[in-house]
Order: sequence, then structure tokens, then C-alpha cells
Amino acid sequence: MLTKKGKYGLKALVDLARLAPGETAFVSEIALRNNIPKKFLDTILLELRNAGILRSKKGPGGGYALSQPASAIRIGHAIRVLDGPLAPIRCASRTAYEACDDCADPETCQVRRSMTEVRDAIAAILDTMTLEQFVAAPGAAGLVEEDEPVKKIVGR
Amino acid sequence: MLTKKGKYGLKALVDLARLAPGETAFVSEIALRNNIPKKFLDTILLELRNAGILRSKKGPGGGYALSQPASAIRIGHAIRVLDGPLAPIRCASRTAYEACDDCADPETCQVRRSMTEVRDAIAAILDTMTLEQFVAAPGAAGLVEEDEPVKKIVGR
DNA sequence: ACGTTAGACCACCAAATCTATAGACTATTG
DNA sequence: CAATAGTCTATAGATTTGGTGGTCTAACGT
Repeated sequence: MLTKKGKYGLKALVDLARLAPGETAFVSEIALRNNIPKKFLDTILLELRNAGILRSKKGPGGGYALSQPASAIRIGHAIRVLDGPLAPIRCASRTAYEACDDCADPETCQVRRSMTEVRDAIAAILDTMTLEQFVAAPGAAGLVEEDEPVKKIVGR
Repeated sequence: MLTKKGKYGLKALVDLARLAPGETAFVSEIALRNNIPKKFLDTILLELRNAGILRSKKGPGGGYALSQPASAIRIGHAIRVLDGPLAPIRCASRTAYEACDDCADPETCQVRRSMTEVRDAIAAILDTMTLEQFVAAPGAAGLVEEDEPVKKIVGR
């Protein structure tokens, strides 16, 4: 499950990715633009910063910005930071494997096998997709219902 | 996330699928064979029964059995019954869509777009896989214990 | 230089929900 | 009657989703 934390984090990343290079944004701005509780966003951005995905500056004129170009940030990474492993079950995770206590033999566990398959499918998408693609998406990717002329968030 | 409920349920289904046709099993048997707390399994099997996946009979000589051949039971269905929608986020679900309250326009939400992609990938696996295949798997299916040269990203 | 102040940062708190059980009782059937 | 499914209630613990209230750092005006 993608929790609200993960979701808010992704929305914030999208927001930041839309900034002009070098520009920064305040937590309060991002919160306002995306309907995210400011304080909650505080802790989310902090985690992303500690993970090296964002950088921040204090004081007047400070704010948050991506620490790398959007093309270098993988969605899967951000989600792992905020919500933990992608695998639907721990014993199917490659980055955070942990045996179940109720399974005698993990090698023959059908549940684990199938969930590993699912995990790989998820990872194939999320670890491949960059923030750049993620932001670019309008119309490009698989999901297009109708016209939708984008809707840019310009100034503040 | 696949919760323990979902996991236990799947294990129980595997157990039942291995029975000879016409044969039934007691909750206590299944619980014992799979290291599942009996009482918890009670409620799980009940839900699977109410969903039409299992049938049960009370009294001596009673027990649980699949209500259909294993080849007709889809894993995705069982998981939805026990753990809810497959989609990592509600607004990306096709079977249980629900708009987020913080999103002005679901159509342009990048998070939703990408998660819909993920959902489709998950569903493609889980809604295709039958209990029969699930049980058959030993060694055959996609999971190799060694390093995985797998990782294929087929298009979307 | 120096205080003001914007805004990041930090620590603890708390309600709500979800998870994973347990216990006791009821209903059904051979 | 005895075995076994089914039902109801409760609950401890974890997780999620925030909130409160402050501390720290650095730019800016004077």
C-alpha cells in the first residue's frame, strides 16, 4: 500500500520538479498547492532530505529543492524511503528480505513465489520510472481518458 | 501489502487444493499443517466461504473444501476478498475506485497515473494466475533461487 | 554588528484505524 | 450427544496521520 505519506511525498516531488532550476520552494507553499497538512509535509520532506533526495536551506530565502536533476531520481527509491519495501510481503523483498516465522521452508512457499513475481513487476515499473518521466506524463503514458490540457501551476 | 490474513488465506487455499476431489478438511487440520492460529483461520475461511470460494459443512464429518475446481479460482479474487483492492492506492483501483480528498483533479494526478500502471501490472499477474497454477509451481515457475537474470520490462 | 525574523528542524503527543488474536457461546448435523 | 462450523465481543499492539510547541540557523534591515 502506498500510504498518504508516500503519496504526499510524491506529490511534493512533482511540485519541486516543476520549479525552474536553482529555484527553491517553502514547505508552506508546497503544502498549500497540494492540499497537504503543513506539519506532516515537514516530516516527509525531512525524510526525503535525509535520504539525499532533497536538499534544503534554512533562513529567509531558504526552502527545499531537488538535490539531483529529476531524471536521476527514481520513483521506487522515494517510495521505499517513505513507505518501506515495495514487495507486498516481506519474504518477497529483495532489498529487505525477512523470513516469515510461520513458513517452514521459504524455498517451497507458493505464496512467496507468486509474491516475488508481483514484486518484480512492481519494481520493474517503479525503479525504472524517473521523476522526470513521472512529471512529464501528461498524455504520454498509458492512461488517457480525455483531452485534459495539462494544467500548469505557474506562479504563486 | 499482503497482510497475514491474506497470506494465511492463500496458504489455506493451497492446502485445500491439494486434497483429493470430494475430500474436506477441518479448520484445525489446516491450521496445524500451516502454522496458522486456529481462531484466526476460522474467520479467514469464513470470509472465503461467504465470497463463494469455499464451501463448508457443519457437524461430524464436516469441514471445508473448495467450492470450484482449483483451475477456476483466481488468486487475485481471493486476495481482494481478504485484503481489499489490489491497487496500491484507492484512486488507482478499478474494482473499488474512490477519489482522494486532497486531489483537485484525479485526471491529471501523476501519482494516480503511475499507480494505475502498477495496479495493472499486479492485476495482470494475480488475476491470471489460478489456484491450480499456484499449487503446481514447485520449481517450475519463474522463480529461480540463484541470481535472477529475469527482470524484464516488457512494454506497457 | 546586531537584533529580527522566516523558515527548516526536532521531539513528543494523540486520535483513529488496522492487525492479529483470544474466549465464550450458538447452531447444525451425524 | 459430540464434533465441528459459525458468531459475537474484546483487546493488545502497531501503524498511520496528523498536531503542538518549541529550537536552531542564516539572511536582511537598521
